[in-house]
Amino acid sequence: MSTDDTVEEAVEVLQQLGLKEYEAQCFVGLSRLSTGTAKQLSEITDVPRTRVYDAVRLLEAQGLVEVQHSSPQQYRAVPLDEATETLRDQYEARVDRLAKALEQADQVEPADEDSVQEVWSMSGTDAIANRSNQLISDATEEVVLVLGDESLLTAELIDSLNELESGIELLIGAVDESLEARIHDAVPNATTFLSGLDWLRNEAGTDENLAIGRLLLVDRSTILVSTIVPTTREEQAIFGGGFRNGLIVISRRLLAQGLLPQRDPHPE
Amino acid sequence: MSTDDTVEEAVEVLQQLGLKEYEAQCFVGLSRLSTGTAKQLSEITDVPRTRVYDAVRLLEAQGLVEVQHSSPQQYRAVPLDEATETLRDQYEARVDRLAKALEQADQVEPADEDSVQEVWSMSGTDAIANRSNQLISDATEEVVLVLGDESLLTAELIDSLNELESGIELLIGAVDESLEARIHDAVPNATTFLSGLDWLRNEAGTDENLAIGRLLLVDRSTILVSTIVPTTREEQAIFGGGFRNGLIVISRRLLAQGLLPQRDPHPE
DNA sequence: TATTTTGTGATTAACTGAGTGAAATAGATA
DNA sequence: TATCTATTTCACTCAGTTAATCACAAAATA
Repeated sequence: MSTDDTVEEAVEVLQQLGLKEYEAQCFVGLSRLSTGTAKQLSEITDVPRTRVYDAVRLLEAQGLVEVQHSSPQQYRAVPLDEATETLRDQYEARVDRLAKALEQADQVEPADEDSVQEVWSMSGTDAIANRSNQLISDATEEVVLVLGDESLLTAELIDSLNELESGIELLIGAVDESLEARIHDAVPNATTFLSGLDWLRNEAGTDENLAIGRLLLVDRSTILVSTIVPTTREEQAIFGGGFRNGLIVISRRLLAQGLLPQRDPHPE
Repeated sequence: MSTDDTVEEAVEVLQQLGLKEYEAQCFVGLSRLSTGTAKQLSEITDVPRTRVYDAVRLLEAQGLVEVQHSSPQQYRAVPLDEATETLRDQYEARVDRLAKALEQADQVEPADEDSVQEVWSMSGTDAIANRSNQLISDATEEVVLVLGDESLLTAELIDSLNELESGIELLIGAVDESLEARIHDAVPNATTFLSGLDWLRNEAGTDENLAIGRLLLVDRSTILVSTIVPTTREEQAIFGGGFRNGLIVISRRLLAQGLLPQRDPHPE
């Protein structure tokens, strides 16, 4: 990867973290310079010289650069670890404020707990992972999990699985041997198995650009299925809650199709 | 505090975290609703109904809401702890990418280590605190610290101070007795003292809207002085590095003015 | 003093997001 | 089935923000 690419990436990420383009470019420029003037900065970035001053001023206000008020002014980026620490502090403070505010905001409605058969969807690997872990932690009887991609076996997931009480049945499948082996090592309490997910592929039918991500069944009353768009790595999930016996149909079907290993069915 | 206020604050913080106004309002609205439709949402927020759809779609893509694709569509906010966890994951991933990219980006200049007498400035309590802690950790001989505000005595600062080797002289002053007592308890190795900062106030002279924040001297070669604008709580610091003997002048002056307690001066 | 460099401010252009209404779609009602 | 209503999508305007350029003042250098 060329320097230009990494610079470009750094600028992009900084913008995602809330900086303006000029600010991001100046910060990256200064990170490559031990110390620099507005002129030098404008030469190695494509920020017009006359705008460097404003950008740096804003960066200084955010605690990301230091300024030497001489003539010409000298600028210097705060060391990377200090910068990330500062950004982290800022972030933590915000999430904190958010949590406090949302907790205080009154519920506007008592919520009608109809909880009939519902299917919800959500996106984003992080969010789906968090939800999966939550569902697993809430399990009281049985967890059935199939992973379609190595990257989904995170430390948090392993923790959630290992923290389950030993009375809870734990069945974990994988798409290939190496992943199955890793799961077997990481989660000793689990019964692991190998499952080609051909059935799901066929079921999905038309669209070949979809890879199965995870499949999760908790206590026979909740199901989560996610797919991954291979090109973008974007993960999307559908999530069923509040099932009473509708899910049974699905899980039976899975069993019938040989996706899950045969075992004694629980009585309803 | 009224519900409206907390809602407003939540919306504001969410925007700082990168959401658009409509997205922020919809998320807060959904957090107050167990579940809701576009219509309900538009009623309790001031997002036009026709734009709720876009906003929710974007929120779904960020993993912050779930969607039930029925008619009418039902929306539901992800639980608060899951949401903050997801936001945190996002943030960590970004900082990670940033660090990797910046480390790879080539240095453009060898850096001329002239290190003459230089005075730099920086802003923001977080950034200044991080820098102070860093400077303290780097000390090899002596740390002199004066705190002008209770809020500056953070856990991180205490850690930095206590992690110093015992051979390093550690002198800490405070503006009032209660703060001095707290420091004395928190940092047993330190010699604490009380110092009215009248000298500095007088020196600052004209501007009465400035409160002294901290004053830090490390190894007689580095100095950091910060002030706090009482109205905005904004902290600004000037920071001198690379002093050889210029600093001696300053520290002598401080000693002469009685700011610091008298003690045996080190030989140069 | 003349000339270049440095810094500030004003101005314009491009873009993004908020706000509004029309059109298409789906559901319900007669 | 036809009609009407509610839901959803789409296209557009307006305003505020940010990027980009220019003109000019101040400072440093020769």
